[in-house]
Amino acid sequence: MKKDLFGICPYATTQKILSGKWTIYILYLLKDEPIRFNELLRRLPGEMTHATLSRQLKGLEESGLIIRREYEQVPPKVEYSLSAIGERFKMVLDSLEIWGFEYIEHMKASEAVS
Amino acid sequence: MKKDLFGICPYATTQKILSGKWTIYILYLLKDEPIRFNELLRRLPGEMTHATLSRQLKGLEESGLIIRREYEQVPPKVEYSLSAIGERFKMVLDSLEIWGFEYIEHMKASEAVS
DNA sequence: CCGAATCCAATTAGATACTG
DNA sequence: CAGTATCTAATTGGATTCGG
Repeated sequence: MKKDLFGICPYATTQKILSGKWTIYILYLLKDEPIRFNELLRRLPGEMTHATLSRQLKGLEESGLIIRREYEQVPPKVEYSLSAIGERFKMVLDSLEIWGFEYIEHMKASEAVS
Repeated sequence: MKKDLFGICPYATTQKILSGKWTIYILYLLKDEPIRFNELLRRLPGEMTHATLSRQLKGLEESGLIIRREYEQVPPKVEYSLSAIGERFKMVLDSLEIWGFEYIEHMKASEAVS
């Protein structure tokens, strides 16, 4: 197993990285500023729990897209931010956003017909 | 349930559409030309079966990104191609490809250090 | 050739309780 | 505040078989 295209094909590699259910949304939230754990949780749709968020953040960190910075404080403070390669991912986010809006408009238009 | 952001937020919407394991790769393959079912299967990594491909294609078709065209022949011939909104998705694929290559290089460089 | 149906295995998310 | 651990439920993929 794992005679994978990961690390070879850019499409397969990216698909793998984005495989979580909230990954794109998380990256979008971190686009402009570092955000703390609980603040991320608040900004995400209400459905997800902190256990899920924790896992996804860990995955993105292992993929190298985000950086976890822990402040030595009581109470604890942890900030997540984009890494260098994560910053570069913004170009994908931008085109994704443009297309996403187009898609939504397109779908509404189709529904209106039916 | 399903007080979803699908159809509202471009990121959540796109994440949902791309949720399959091979979706991005399939869209990439269809980027330039219509391709028949078995030809798609051949071009995809050997791991996947035709049942899986069939499901993913159906999903992408239901999402409106691709079009299934069936020729009235014996033996059957079915071609898949990008729809109008699927064509527009190429801009995402392009940035994804660029970033994917950067990411792969970046990872190799990191490994080399360790 | 294309694909639906079924079954099973693997993965992932959600809920909850617990910790420093 | 920011997690981990554990369990369960849901989703998805892979393998196989069957059908027009």
